[in-house]
Amino acid sequence: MLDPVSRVRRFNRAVTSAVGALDTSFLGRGRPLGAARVLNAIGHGRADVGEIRDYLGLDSGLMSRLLRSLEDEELIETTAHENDARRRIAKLTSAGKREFNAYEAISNRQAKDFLSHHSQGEALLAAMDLIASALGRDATALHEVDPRSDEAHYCLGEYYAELARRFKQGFDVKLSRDPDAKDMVRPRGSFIVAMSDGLPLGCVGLKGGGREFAEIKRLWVAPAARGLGLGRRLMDTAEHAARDLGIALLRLDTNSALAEAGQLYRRSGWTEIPRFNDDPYPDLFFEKRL
Amino acid sequence: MLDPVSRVRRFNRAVTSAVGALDTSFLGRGRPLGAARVLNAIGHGRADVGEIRDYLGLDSGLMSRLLRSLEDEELIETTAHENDARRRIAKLTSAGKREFNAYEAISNRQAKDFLSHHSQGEALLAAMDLIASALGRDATALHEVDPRSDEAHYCLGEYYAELARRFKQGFDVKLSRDPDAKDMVRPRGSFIVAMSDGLPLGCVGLKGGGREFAEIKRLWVAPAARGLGLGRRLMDTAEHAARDLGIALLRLDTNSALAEAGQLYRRSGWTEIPRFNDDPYPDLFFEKRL
DNA sequence: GCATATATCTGACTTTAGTCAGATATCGTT
DNA sequence: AACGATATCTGACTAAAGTCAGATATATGC
Repeated sequence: MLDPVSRVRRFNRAVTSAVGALDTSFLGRGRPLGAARVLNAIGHGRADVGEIRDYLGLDSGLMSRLLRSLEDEELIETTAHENDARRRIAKLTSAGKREFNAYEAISNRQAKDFLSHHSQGEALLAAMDLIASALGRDATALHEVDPRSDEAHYCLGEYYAELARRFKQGFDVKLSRDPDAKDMVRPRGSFIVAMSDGLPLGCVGLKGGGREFAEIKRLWVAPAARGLGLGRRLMDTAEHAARDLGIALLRLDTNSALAEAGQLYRRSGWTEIPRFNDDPYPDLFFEKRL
Repeated sequence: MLDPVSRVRRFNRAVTSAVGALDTSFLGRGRPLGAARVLNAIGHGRADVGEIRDYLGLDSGLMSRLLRSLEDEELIETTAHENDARRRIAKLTSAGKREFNAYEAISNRQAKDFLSHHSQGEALLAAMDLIASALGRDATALHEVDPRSDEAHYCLGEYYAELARRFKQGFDVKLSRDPDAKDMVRPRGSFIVAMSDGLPLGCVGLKGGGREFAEIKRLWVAPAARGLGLGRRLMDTAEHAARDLGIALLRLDTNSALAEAGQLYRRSGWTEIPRFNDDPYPDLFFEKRL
């Protein structure tokens, strides 16, 4: 009945009117939208005036006036940057914090109302995650982090949970050859997470060590971000890190139950090889020469 | 990592900036946003000035001026309503149609760009459908239509396809007791479809005939609209139609593979009864006294 | 036929957003 | 100390959106 273009446009229409309502809700406190946006940007931790200007896409004259009006309301204070007196740093006063909290309460209230109107929620939330990830794809940044960091931990937890769901025999981390975190930290290896607007969307580990090859481990992409090419980006970044570390040969093991992963490897230059370890879970082995 | 409220707010943030971009694209033809919105409303078939004003939420003075400016550009013409000379009817001129088509081309272009940036698409499109349906839930209208109409046909096609997927033994319409369309048209019965912004989201048939009971048939809800209470609304409307037609007893057959449907029936006052027909597909039978 | 309601239009106004040129202060470099 | 580059601010302006009080014409109910 509807072609993809019409479906995208239908979504746009639905969302445009919903967003219009969100905008007007920011007008509920007797302050124009522009000033409210600046106040909220500061409340969310942006302090550098130039950064806020870029983020909100404002002209410097307009920005200056909005700051002045918030200062007149005694909601913010500005001071010079400590190392560069040309730059200004904005901070909420205690009245500003109260006002910011009131805006936060409005936003939370709206989100709750939305959820209570659509109580069957998990499918809807998953769809919202997927779309937020897709729209913010350009904003999904890959970072090298310590595999023992919070973000990494979260990703690994989700990864193990998914393996447990997808393997007929379940999955127990202890039985698998859990790579020592030190092998996934420079200079031996690397661990990369993809973050979008505070939400970890995927990870991959590069496990070095004393051998003639390094291994790719723990490639995971959040369900909310599948189909957006994130797996490919993670793998590319891991390979890049491997080259950077002077690694010439990469290997990985996987399971045929993880069909998407197998496809990705085959499509990006990996070749199947015989088993090279005695881990009980994998049944498929690949390598790639850099 | 994220609670539901934060997930909704993340979605709102992502979508707000995307919608901002859509808005500015409507400025690409040297016309203010307000005038462009009115022109597009008229192009999409809204003719009554008051209706457009309500739809766009405009003040009558502003609306009047926007119409005037479009008239000055010779993009629209207004005439009095034929039965009520106070009301005005707006129509595109041929120049107006060209201009409207140019806006349509921009919208289509944007939708295509979006799709090509997210090529793995079907999961994303399904998520967009779900969200558009959820946001437009209040706008989902149930209509009584002829079961041979296009909308009904589309719904039935999707319904059969889904049965074929979900039944182990497949599904062949010809083997099932396909109710004669005439039994689902007044005064014998009824056929109801749910439409949201042009997309059929569900259907249900009420099949009358010469017997002591009428049957509920072909209850279907589009995947994009599940969990929004549409099944319940369809059933309520069908029951209402049945009462209207003086029907005192309803029966239906279903299959235990369709778990959601069974739940819905049980929760809305239906009681399980023994088999009352020899259709090969159903294995569960219900009735409800009105 | 008259009073009242309804739909639209006009004029006068305000607020908000945005633009742009140039002023001011500070920084980094030589 | 002098230079250009950078960050912010100020003043003067425009465009767009929105508000509100009537004016005008038509419809409806009694």
